[in-house]
Amino acid sequence: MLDRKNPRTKQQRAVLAAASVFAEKGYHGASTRDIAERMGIQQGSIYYYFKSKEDALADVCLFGIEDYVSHMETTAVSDQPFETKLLATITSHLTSYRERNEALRVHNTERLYLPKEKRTNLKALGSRYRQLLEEMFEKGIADGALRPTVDAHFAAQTVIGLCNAWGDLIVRDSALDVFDAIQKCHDLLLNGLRERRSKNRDLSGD
Amino acid sequence: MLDRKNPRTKQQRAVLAAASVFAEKGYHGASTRDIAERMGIQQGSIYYYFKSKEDALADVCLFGIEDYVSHMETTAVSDQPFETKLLATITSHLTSYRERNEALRVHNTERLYLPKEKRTNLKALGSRYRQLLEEMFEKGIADGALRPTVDAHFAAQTVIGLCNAWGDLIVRDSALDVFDAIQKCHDLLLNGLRERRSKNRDLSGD
DNA sequence: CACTTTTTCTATAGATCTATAGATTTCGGC
DNA sequence: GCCGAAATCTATAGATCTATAGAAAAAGTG
Repeated sequence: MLDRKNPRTKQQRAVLAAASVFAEKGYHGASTRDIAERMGIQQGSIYYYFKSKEDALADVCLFGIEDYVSHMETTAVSDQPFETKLLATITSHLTSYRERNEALRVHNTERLYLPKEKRTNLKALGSRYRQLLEEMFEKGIADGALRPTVDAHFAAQTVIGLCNAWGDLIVRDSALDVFDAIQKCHDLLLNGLRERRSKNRDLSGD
Repeated sequence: MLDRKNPRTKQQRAVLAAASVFAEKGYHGASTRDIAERMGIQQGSIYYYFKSKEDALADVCLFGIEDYVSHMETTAVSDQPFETKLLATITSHLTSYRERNEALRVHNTERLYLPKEKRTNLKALGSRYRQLLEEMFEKGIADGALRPTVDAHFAAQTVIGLCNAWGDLIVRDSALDVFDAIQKCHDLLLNGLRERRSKNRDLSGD
């Protein structure tokens, strides 16, 4: 029967169940029985939803990164100032970790266990994300918001790594204030930690 | 220091072999046969070195974090200026990833699969490391090297997260220039990415 | 060389785990 | 109520994997 409170299809719920189990136990540590239990069905029945356990992982990873990238796709092209876009990116990333996307975590930690041929589209999406971020930084440099010496590739990798690191902490410690973490990551990336001698407040200070 | 090309005891070589296999396949994805193969012995024989597979993981994790913390123990108390200590910390962390410590990576990614009672000493070491870093930041604030508004706890977590993120990239891509990454992480943490109007050119000239 | 200790081997019990096949139940539309 | 399709169940083959026991080989010692 159809669950009206939950508009997702049963196939999607299967992906979410698998994501939840993989996130908790890791791909190899989770069994098909674990996933079935989470769905309230018998072990053999999950093969109605997934061709294999490995395909389940592939589905989860794809689900995890898909809307994440599409979100960035809209953020990146908006004509907000750089600092606003950076904040939006961090916010999207961290709130995603907290409230929504166990699948994103699975993508980040388990995707390398997939054979190469099942990873090509994931790779493309990840590259796309990184590329959008890089372009965002390049634009920020061109606009004078960022120092001209900034390495856009390095910066993009760093933002991704930093967000994933804080994402993990957020998942592990539910008492953590997400928006505080977002603020501080944003501030650190822009301003660094160092004291500055001149009290030169400029640009659109947020 | 410890010569890893010629480890002292066969027991240590067993730990390194297990670390290597766990780093590559993950704890659950690795079998005792894999570890034995890496050591050039039969599957059953690894129980001469480890009481169980789980104990092997515990040994690897402990080995991974131990000298890492003791290294920080000496860095933190040195009376170098803050920026130098930060650079030393990042350098130690990232070069460790590149050339030495597969066990550190295992500690970071797999230790949560250990039951709580086998994790208490790991937890203590991790807390110690974080605490030393925090004190380093607090001292940096007190000395006027860092902005007074900096949250030392946040900063410590961020440095750890950032180093682990770049550590993973470094392991995955051997073409990456480690010292370039170190420089850039250091610079970003101190100065951020934002353009500044003030002509505050200083330091960073090694 | 004889004897002990350390290290490794072989073989296997017992407990998984993945995936498949075929039977059975549930459901939507007529 | 009946039928075909969708969803789930049971049972099991076959392939792991961990851990143990006891034999055998290597290494150390007098």
